[in-house]
Amino acid sequence: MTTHTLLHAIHQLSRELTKRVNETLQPFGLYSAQWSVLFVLQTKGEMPQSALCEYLAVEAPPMTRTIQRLIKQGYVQQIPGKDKRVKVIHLTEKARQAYPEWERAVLAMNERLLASMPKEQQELMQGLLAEWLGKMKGDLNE
Amino acid sequence: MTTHTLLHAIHQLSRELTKRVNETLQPFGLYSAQWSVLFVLQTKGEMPQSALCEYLAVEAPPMTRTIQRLIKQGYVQQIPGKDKRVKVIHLTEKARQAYPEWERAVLAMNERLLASMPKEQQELMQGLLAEWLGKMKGDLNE
DNA sequence: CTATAATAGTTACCTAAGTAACTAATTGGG
DNA sequence: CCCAATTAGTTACTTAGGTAACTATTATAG
Repeated sequence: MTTHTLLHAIHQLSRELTKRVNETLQPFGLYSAQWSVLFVLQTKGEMPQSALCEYLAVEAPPMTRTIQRLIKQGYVQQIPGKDKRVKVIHLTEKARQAYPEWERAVLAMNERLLASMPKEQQELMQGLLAEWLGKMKGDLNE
Repeated sequence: MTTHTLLHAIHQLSRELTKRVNETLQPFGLYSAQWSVLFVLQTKGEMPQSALCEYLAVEAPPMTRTIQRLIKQGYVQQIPGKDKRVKVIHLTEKARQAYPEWERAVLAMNERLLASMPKEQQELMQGLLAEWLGKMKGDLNE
């Protein structure tokens, strides 16, 4: 009976967090989906679109749209790979220069949201979530 | 630095769970948003649309849309209250009859998804999520 | 070597949820 | 009592994500 409540809590929390990220990024003209892509590119370096999809666990179509918007804003470039099917996504100089400011804003917000929660609990929670997610995904391939 | 990972995990988990709920309800022609409304009505009884919004922590416009679809499917009725602005939402007989089957399916899926997770951990997790959510919402009103 | 299968990405269309702006009804202050 | 503020709900438009169907390219089996 309580399982409904658990799913509801996760759903609600996810929406609330996304809303906060969007509020934080609004001054920079960015949205959460775009930020997630910029973050991965800055952290892991350039990569094919398909790798971004896999890393963020998002299907190809939404990724195409997010990248189109980042291109329009001049934050990202699609460079053809040897394999003519793949498009390697690079951060532009403009994005690399603006990035530290974006990250400062997001980190400040994250810390504020998590200030009330002891580090132990954060790690405990992340561990539980990751474990659950892993088992669920594994469950699929049986 | 790990805070990005925590937000990402919650977001991803939420999407995965919604996908599973949708798969489960597909045979009945229902989607997760509709199910959440039907569940609340069955559990708590009839209530104004605004109460549904508050309970599910959803804004009014998406609620309007979800209810419109439930009306079209014949699962719900809007009955005007004394206050002519409010519309009280009732389950129809059709919905009450079909409900047990829907619930069986959803519960079976929930249990399957949570089978790998000890009850203690489930409750621990739910507690952490609820506490965090509460603090975040409180933070807003300062 | 060629025909078929698999892969990368895009397009079209769907659900879900958000904000802003609106209408209609109710409440409260002067 | 009446006008301003509030409340309930809707409409229009936006981001975000999903599936299905498609194109173009590469890999593979016969």
